[in-house]
Amino acid sequence: MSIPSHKSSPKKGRAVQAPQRSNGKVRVAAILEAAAVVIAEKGYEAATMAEIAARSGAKIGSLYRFFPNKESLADTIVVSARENLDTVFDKFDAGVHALSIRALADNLVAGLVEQVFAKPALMKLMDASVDWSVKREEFKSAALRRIARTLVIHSPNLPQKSAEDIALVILLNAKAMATHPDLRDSVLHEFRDMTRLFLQSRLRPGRRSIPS
Amino acid sequence: MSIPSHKSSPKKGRAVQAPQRSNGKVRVAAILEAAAVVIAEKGYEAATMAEIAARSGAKIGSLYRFFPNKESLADTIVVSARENLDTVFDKFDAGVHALSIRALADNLVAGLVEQVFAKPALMKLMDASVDWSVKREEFKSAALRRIARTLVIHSPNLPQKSAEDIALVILLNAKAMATHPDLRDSVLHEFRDMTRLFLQSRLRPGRRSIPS
Amino acid sequence: MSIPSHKSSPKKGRAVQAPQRSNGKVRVAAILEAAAVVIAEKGYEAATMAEIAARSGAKIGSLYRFFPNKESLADTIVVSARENLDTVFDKFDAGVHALSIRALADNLVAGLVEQVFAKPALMKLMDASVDWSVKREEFKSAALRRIARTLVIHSPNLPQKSAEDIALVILLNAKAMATHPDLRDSVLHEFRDMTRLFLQSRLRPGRRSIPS
Amino acid sequence: MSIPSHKSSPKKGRAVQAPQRSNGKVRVAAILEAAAVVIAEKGYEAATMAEIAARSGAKIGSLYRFFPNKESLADTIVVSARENLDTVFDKFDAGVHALSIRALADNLVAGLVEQVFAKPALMKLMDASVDWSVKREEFKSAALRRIARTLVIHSPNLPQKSAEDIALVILLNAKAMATHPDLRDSVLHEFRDMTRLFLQSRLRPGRRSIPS
DNA sequence: AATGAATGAGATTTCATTCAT
DNA sequence: AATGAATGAAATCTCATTCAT
Repeated sequence: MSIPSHKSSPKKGRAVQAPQRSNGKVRVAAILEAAAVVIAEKGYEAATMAEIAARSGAKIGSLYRFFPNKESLADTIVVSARENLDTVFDKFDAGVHALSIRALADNLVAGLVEQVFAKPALMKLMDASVDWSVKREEFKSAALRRIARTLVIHSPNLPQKSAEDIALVILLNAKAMATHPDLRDSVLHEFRDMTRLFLQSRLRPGRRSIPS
Repeated sequence: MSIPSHKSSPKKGRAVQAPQRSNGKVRVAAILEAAAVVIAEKGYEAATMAEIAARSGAKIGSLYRFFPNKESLADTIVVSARENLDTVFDKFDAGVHALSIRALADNLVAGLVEQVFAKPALMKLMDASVDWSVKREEFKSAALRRIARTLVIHSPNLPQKSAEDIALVILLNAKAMATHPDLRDSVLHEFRDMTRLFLQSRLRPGRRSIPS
Repeated sequence: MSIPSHKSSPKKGRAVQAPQRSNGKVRVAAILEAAAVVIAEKGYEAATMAEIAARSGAKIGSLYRFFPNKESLADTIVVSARENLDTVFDKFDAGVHALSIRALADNLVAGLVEQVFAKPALMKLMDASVDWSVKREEFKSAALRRIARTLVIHSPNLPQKSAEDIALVILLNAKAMATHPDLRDSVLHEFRDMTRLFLQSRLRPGRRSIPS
Repeated sequence: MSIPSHKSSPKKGRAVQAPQRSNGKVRVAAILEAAAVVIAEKGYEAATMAEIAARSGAKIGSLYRFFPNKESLADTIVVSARENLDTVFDKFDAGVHALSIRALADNLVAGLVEQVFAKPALMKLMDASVDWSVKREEFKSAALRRIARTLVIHSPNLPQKSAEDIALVILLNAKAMATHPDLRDSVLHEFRDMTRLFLQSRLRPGRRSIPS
């Protein structure tokens, strides 16, 4: 990745800007990074394009070169999370057969919390009430599908319907954990434990759902 | 479910005017109702005072007569939820001794979801990234305290620390359920079941926390 | 001045209001007092009818019973200052013959500053850029006329034109003093002294204006 | 006459954006011009941002690009007056030794009225009851200091305390003149003359303050 | 007659987005 | 291509004044 030396001839004695190479990849990454920070901090609505530009070191004009509007920024974050989701699960699913139920629960939750849902901005975006975004729904249902699929891979006898229900519960558990990054360790432990118990009761061969 | 009462907001020197004529009380109720609807639908940031006014049948000026700013609307919603919380738990705690662990779990979750967290607007507000509000924190910690207290009433041997951890898990479970009112019944069932399992493992006399 | 006993039957348990007798004179005086305070503090534009009502103990509705609009409040203040002006000067003029120039200067300034311009609100109103008020102009020109007349009474040879010019200077001096009630005593002394010197140079028999 | 430079206003986290293109400089100048006109005409409170924008040919959004709020407009006017004050006095002080008392009085007053206080908007702002502005106080005390210093330069034996008192009187005289730009010439003449007499009585070697 | 409530025009301010150099 | 400037719709909030009980 060669960085073009950028000779800016600063006319009119203006403060020399830190040389901003226009390397698209780098610039886009910086913007996305800044967007994630700002959105995590203030939420989607309250995040302003101006602040994102400022924090990324980009100028507002050039921000709009790369992202045609605010929504596209959010979408990009969500889409890349979605891609990441697939990567993580592809790898995870490969080794899932070998896992005990307990390890499955632990690793599933850990993977979701630490690898898929890790960005606070992503969580903020999932909760945001923005009606116009398809991408968010796509991410949610993809996550659901992947979790359910993983469960079925591990326990081939699990009915699809049950897998989906369990997946949703696990998803929401992981989301709760990821959304509150300030949880005490002991609470995280309880959460993981709860998920284990739950999965064990659901995947243990011959289980019957407890009648309400 | 009380009428605004933050007479002492040092914000801009304005105080919330409590309505004094029956007309005003009706108006305030309508406004709060509308605010809840709009906030539930769009979230705090995207909810506009104009829309809230319109939906409540009030003119914008009337809205500001009773609520000096947007924040005070949200605060009123949260504060009245907090009052409701106490009412619900006072009643609940009275009969808690008699309950089996299973019934405790079921009733606790049901009470939280259906009575305390029932308003979608409340859930939106809890997730909103509004830095300036103490009221939200108060509500959260009050809820936590009440749940923990209920657990201790039921199981007096439960260490305070554990009670707090478990309370948080239950809180987040209930919140997840309340936040997604469109969950399939079967998923709700799984959620309740998970909470039951969890509580049983935690409150069963002589339990030891499972080492990770 | 009989104060009608006011039997308010407080229904619905509302806080019993301090009995507000509707004695017009008293009420009007309270309102004007409050208006003066608020205007002095914030200026005419920034003074709100609501605050004036609150500070006078009147309700906004009843404020409008006595003063049809905000301007009328200001006008009343100015008009009563104008009446006061005449009273003060009528008395003053009666004894003006006997005064030395020096005493004339001192008493004129003192009378203006302490009796006519004494209310800070009045000064604020004179400086306010409210185009629609005739009353302010009337007050200004009346003050000018009375000062000039006093000068002529004292020094009958003084040409009318000169009297008017001098009157304006004295008026502005007094206004400066009255407008800044926090002036150090030594500065007030200088101001008085300056006015003395000026008047002496103008009224001393046989004076010639110093050519520029 | 400088472009806004309060980069450090902690108000709402926004900073005044200094214009960076010649276009922007022109725009800022036009806005300040318009603001001066409107404020001079209506006073600070009654001046609206919309009218200032309209009169400067800018759209409201552009106005807020350069001035984050109404106050910053006023502040910029006052700050540039303050800078101007220093310029004027630096020049004036250089030649002050050579002046007779009479010339000192005349030039001092003329300089203040015609060069420092020349903008009517500035005078309106000094009288405005805006509690939040430090800039106004800074301007006032700077003016006082400069006048006093000039007096001491001219008459080194003058005690500092006296210089300050006299400076304040001169300041208020000049302010009165500048505030009423419609004064008849003959009145202005009287004012100048009064100041001359005053200064002569104060600076004449061996003067003693006239006992009251 | 007293007063809480209603009104709505208008003021300030924000911000996503586009334009022009 | 980079970026400062322009735009304007829309949001929050204010307040003099009128209404209705």
